Amino acid sequence: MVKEGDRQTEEKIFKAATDVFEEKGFAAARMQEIADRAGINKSLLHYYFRSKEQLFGAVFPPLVMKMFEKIFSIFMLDVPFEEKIRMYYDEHINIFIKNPNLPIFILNEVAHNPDLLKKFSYEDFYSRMRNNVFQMHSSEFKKIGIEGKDMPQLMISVVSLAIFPFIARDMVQMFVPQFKENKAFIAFMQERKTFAADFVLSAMKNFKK
Amino acid sequence: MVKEGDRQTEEKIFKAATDVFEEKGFAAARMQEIADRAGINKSLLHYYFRSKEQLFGAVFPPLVMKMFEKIFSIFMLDVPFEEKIRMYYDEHINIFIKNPNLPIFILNEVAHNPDLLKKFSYEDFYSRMRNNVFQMHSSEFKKIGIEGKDMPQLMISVVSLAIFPFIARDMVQMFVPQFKENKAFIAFMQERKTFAADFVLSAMKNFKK
DNA sequence: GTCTATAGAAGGATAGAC
DNA sequence: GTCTATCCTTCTATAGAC
Repeated sequence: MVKEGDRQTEEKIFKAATDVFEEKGFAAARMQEIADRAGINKSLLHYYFRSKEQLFGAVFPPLVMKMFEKIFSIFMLDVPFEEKIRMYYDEHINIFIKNPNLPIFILNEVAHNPDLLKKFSYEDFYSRMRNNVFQMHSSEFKKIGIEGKDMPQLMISVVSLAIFPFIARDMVQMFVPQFKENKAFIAFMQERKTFAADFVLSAMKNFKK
Repeated sequence: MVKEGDRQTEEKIFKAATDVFEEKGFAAARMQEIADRAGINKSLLHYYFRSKEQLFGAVFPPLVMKMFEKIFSIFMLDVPFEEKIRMYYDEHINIFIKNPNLPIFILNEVAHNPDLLKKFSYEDFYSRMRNNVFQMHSSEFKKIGIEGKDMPQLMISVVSLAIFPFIARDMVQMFVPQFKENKAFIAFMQERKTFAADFVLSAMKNFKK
C-alpha cells in the first residue's frame, strides 16, 4: 500500500523538476537544484525517477500538452472563423503570460532531440486539425480565394504572431525599452490579442485581390 | 611576430566553435568536440581562448550580427514600404535557409543570459530604426490609419512571420509531414517570401477600416 | 605553437544505514 | 521512504615536455 507521503514527495519533485527544466533547459538543469527546490536530497530523486533522462521524460509531455491542447481544442470548435481566431489569441496568449518561457523551452528541446515528439503521434492531432479547419470554413475561405494548399502558410502565420514575442522577448525589450518592466510587456501582449486577430482577419479579407 | 600557422589555427578553432555552439547550445557544447572538429586537441583550445566562456564570448556576437544586420540595413533603406517588405523577407529568409538553427540558438542563449545583449547597445540600432522607419513612411502609414504607437506590434509581426517557422521547424514538420524532406521545407520557405509579404501588405491595407 | 599527461571540479548515480 | 556518504564518469582547465 502506498503511503500518503509518497505521492506528496513525488508531486513535489515533479513540480520542482518542471520548474527547473523549464527555466534552465535539460542540459543546464542540475539534479541538485531540483532536489533543493523540492526540499529533499539527490538520492531521493533517483529513488523516484531513476535518472535525469527519466525525470525529464516524465515532465516534458505534460508541458507540450499545455502548450498545444488549446490550439487544437479551439481550432476544432464549430464556430465562425473570426470568432475562432479571436478566441485563439485570447486564450493562447493568456497561457504564455502565465508560462512565459514555455515556448522557448519546448522548441529548443525539440530542436535538439526530435524524438521527443514521437510520443505525440501525427494522427492524433495534426492531420485531423488541418483538414477539419479547412473543411469547416471552406465556403468562407473560397470567397476570399484561400485554398487548401494555403493552409500551412496561414496556420503557421496565425500561431507565429502569438508565440514569437515570448520567444524573442529579450530582443523585443531592446527594441522597446519600456518592456523591461514586466507590467508593460504584459500590457503589450494583452493589446496584442486584438491586434493579431485584426491583423490576420484583415490580411485574409483581400488576400487574393 | 605572428606566425602564419597561428591565424590559421585560430580561424579553425573559431569556425569549429561556431558550429558546435550553434548546433548544441552553450550548455551542451563540449570543448572536446570543438577541438576534434578543429583537428587539434583540447589544450590548444585553452591556449587560444582561455576558457569555454571566453570562447563563447568571441563566437556569439558575430552570430547576432549575422541574424540582425540584414533587418537593420534593409529597414533603414529609403525605398517604398512595399519594396522594403519584399526585400526583407527575401533576404532574411535566405539567411535562415543557410543557417537554419541560428534563430533558436541565439534566442535560447539570450533567454538564459540577457547580459549577452549588453554589447549591442540600444542606441546603436533599435531606437534609430524604430523612429526612422515610422518617419520615412509616415505619410503612407497615415493614410491607412497606422500610428507611431502601432510600430512595435507591426514590426514584431513582420519579423515573426520570417523567423518563427525556423524556430518551430519540428512542429511544422508534424503539421505537414512532407516537410520532413529538407527540399520540401525549403520550397515552403521560398514560397513564404511572397506569402508573408502579401499577408503583411494586405493586412495593413485595410487595417483600421 | 602544439602535444601528452594529469589535475581538479562538477554532476549524475549508487550503497547502505535507519 | 529518506538520509549520509561515496563512487564514477564527464568535462574544464593546467603543467610541462618538445
